[in-house]
Amino acid sequence: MAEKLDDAAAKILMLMSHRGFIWGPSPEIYNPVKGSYEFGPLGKLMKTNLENYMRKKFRKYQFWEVQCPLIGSDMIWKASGHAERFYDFIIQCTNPKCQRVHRVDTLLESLGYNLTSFSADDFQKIIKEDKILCPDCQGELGSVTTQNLMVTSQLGFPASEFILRPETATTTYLLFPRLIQFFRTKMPIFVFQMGYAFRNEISPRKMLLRTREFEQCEGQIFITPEQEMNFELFNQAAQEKLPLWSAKQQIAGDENIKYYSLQEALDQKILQKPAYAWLLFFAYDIVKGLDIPLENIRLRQHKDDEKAHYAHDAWDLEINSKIYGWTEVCGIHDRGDYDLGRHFKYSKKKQLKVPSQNKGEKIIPHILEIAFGLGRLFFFCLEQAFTFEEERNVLDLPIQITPIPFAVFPLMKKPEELSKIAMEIYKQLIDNDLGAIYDETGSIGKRYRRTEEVGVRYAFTIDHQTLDDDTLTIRNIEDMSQKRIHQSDIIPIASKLLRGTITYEEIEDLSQKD
RNA sequence: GCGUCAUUUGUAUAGCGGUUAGUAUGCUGGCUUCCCAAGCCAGCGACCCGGGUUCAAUUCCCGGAUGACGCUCCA
Repeated sequence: MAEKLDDAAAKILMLMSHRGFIWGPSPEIYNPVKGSYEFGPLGKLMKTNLENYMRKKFRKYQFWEVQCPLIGSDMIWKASGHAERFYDFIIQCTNPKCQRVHRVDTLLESLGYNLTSFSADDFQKIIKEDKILCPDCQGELGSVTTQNLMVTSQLGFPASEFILRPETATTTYLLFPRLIQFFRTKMPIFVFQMGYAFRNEISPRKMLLRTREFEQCEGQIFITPEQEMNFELFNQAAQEKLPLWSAKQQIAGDENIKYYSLQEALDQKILQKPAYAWLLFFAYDIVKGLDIPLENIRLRQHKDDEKAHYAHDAWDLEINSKIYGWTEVCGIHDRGDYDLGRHFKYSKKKQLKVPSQNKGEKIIPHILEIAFGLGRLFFFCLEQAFTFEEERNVLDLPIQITPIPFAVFPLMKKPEELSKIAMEIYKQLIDNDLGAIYDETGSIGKRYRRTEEVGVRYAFTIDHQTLDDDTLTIRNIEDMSQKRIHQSDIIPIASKLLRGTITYEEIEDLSQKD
């Protein structure tokens, strides 16, 4: 990771805010809340496009979308295990010059204590009786308190405490009794949810990469153990290759990332389950489709000590950020029967079980999860797309997610007819759900420069010839080349370009004809 | 929370105990039948906040806020 931001990184961050993608921390005119950001006009357009891209990917494999409440009772989070996991015992050094905060469990463990489920009082006793001092300054330690890593709120009269969800996944699991009915008791079940989650991060930083409120896009597969080993989608993708960096390699210090087909990964026991292997492919496929350079994508397996409380196997899809280095953008987790098992134990609802292969026996379904941070994904798409050429800054985003794919310009303000025609074309594009801007300010060259910096892929320019023969130019962001097309072809051409059913190269250039 | 460094217009910067606070870029309007940040004319826009020292503070001192990076922390 870079110690100081280099010029390109600083420029990218400047353009992100200057051009209206990301603002904050918010609110800028009062004392901002750390780790909270606004999406400006272009950022919001792009995020909406990115969300729709994700929807399309999930729908393609017949995942169904649901939406659950952000606020929930503490019961949910006790059952899920987050209450245990998200409360840390902390202690602060009383030396006014030090005042460092320590996590009690890691502090004691580092001193050789073997800990199993201690309470705050137990910890306090140990610290007092064994005269444990601050490891940094040998100062006296204060009293043990808890640090809640979940965000809470008050509801009702009189008010009682509720929790803002720290992940969307658990709220999806609570739907299982309903989902199993909706899917007519047929497993596996594919669902996903996009929405906000909240965490009381100790130190929010790095723009959208570590925030206290953030959006997730999480897909869940409810599945039986047999189906995990015999998974239809796997067969279609068995030869697809993935850049895998196993835990074993990491421990051995081997940083050489190799590509394995899904089949090879199973054969070599890097992965255990076809269904889980397919999910890794799915995550990779989604990111690849966003034009992230392949050398900047890898799948990294969690080592045993990194795994979450629920995970049997866990891999992160990481992207090599131009600004912040390798960072997780998606976690793929084999959660086994942990979640529904816990909810069965706490709620005692029989509907959380399904019939097994063996007659008369019921089992807890397993869950495979793919969890994207939408803000992170957004950030990576944006930063990876900035390219600085000698003469121009280009935001080279894929047309599906770029905030504004098309622009319409009159070559100049006079004669007025040029503006009139251009404005009409602009309105037609909007009417046809084709994102566009209209601009007549400044010279034509300046408008091209300004728009390619925010990812406008194609510009339609109305010139004097338009008045004679109803043709106009279409300009390509990539090489700045232009072709003449007929005015009546704009909508069909723009639609096809947006859907990717034609390329710019395939457009017929009328100026070549005579 | 702690430490280091920083804060002058939208952006990037210059500068000074008394300045009409400079420059570049940007933006606005106008001119130029003008296709790649052209030119010309006119205009817009800033010293983070509070206190102190001083005849006088954007400049010096103290405090605060905020930011970047590091530590801590981190499904």
